[in-house]
Amino acid sequence: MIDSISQRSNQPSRQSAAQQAKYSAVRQAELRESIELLFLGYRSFTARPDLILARRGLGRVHHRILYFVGREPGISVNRLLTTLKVSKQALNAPLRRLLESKLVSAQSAAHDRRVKELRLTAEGARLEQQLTGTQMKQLSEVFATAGGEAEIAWRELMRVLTVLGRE
Amino acid sequence: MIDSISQRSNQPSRQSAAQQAKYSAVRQAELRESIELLFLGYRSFTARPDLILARRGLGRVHHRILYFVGREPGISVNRLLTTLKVSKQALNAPLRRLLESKLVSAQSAAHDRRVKELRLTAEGARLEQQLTGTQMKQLSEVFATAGGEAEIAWRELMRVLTVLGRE
DNA sequence: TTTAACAGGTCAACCTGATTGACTATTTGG
DNA sequence: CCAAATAGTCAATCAGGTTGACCTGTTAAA
Repeated sequence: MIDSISQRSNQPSRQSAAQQAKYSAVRQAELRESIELLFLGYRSFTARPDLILARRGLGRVHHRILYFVGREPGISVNRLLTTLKVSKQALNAPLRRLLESKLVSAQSAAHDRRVKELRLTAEGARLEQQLTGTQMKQLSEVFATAGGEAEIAWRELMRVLTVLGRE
Repeated sequence: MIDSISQRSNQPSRQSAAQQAKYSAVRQAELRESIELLFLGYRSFTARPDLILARRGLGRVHHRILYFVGREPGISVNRLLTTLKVSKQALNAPLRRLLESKLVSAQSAAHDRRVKELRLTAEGARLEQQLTGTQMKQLSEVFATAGGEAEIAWRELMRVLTVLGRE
């Protein structure tokens, strides 16, 4: 399934010429496989939580909210917005739903009553743990298979990836 | 920015009890960071192609089609469908658009005239190279920073991840 | 040779999640 | 007092996905 790059490289590929010379055929194959692995890996990684969420009629947005509120209890709406990189209108409906269904609580901050501090309720923490739990399980299985050194290297590389992305 | 797991673990967290004992606090922090890295890494990784696509009024679907047609020239519609895991109705419009704008060509197969063989045109290959090029560049920078061994380990681990996902 | 199954295409209705724009209320700090 | 900040909300719009129903060809099997 993962091959056939060679079939492409013996086509003309007469485009940017700059790009052409940049990587050897072997290197290109490695890089392409990496691209694909990231795509497939991410998809496989989100599949299980998506199933759990779907049973409750929730989507990935709700998951992301639960995750980041869980990670940073007392987070403000604004901070959540910039963390998720979505518009406040996009956040509004799902957040309201989580508040109404008592998965997330809000209380205005003591130092500044304009800002709302968001927290998971016990019920919300339970769901969040369930969702994150399936992902932790999957990852720990992967890490167990790949070995401890690979795990360290993987994490370090992913850190670099996220940093090199936000230029 | 990436911390505060400790704040959560000294809360009661009195949920599934089975899940509770599963990982140590340190292990949980590592696994949570990993989850986050995958989320952030993927987002950072798709950001640049998305910009290029947006300028042409195209979306990620078009990118995925271009990618998989490029990777497997002569791929059938059905095979593309199952690779992308979308309904044929969802594929229809974007694929039609790519055909109309001459980025992808279709010709019925010799052995079975029901099946269409999809290929990139020269123009389509050019765009695909441009999109994939930015991702290859980003990855090769990351790999250069992290080192060759880390790269090998990363790829191996990602392979395991994609396999462990499709149970 | 008829018929069922397969590959593909398309219409319609619908949903989620996202956008921008415009506007409100409340609170804060200079 | 007033400008700025935080939050919330309505409306219009879009992209991308779903299911269901139905169509054309083409192939292969009964």
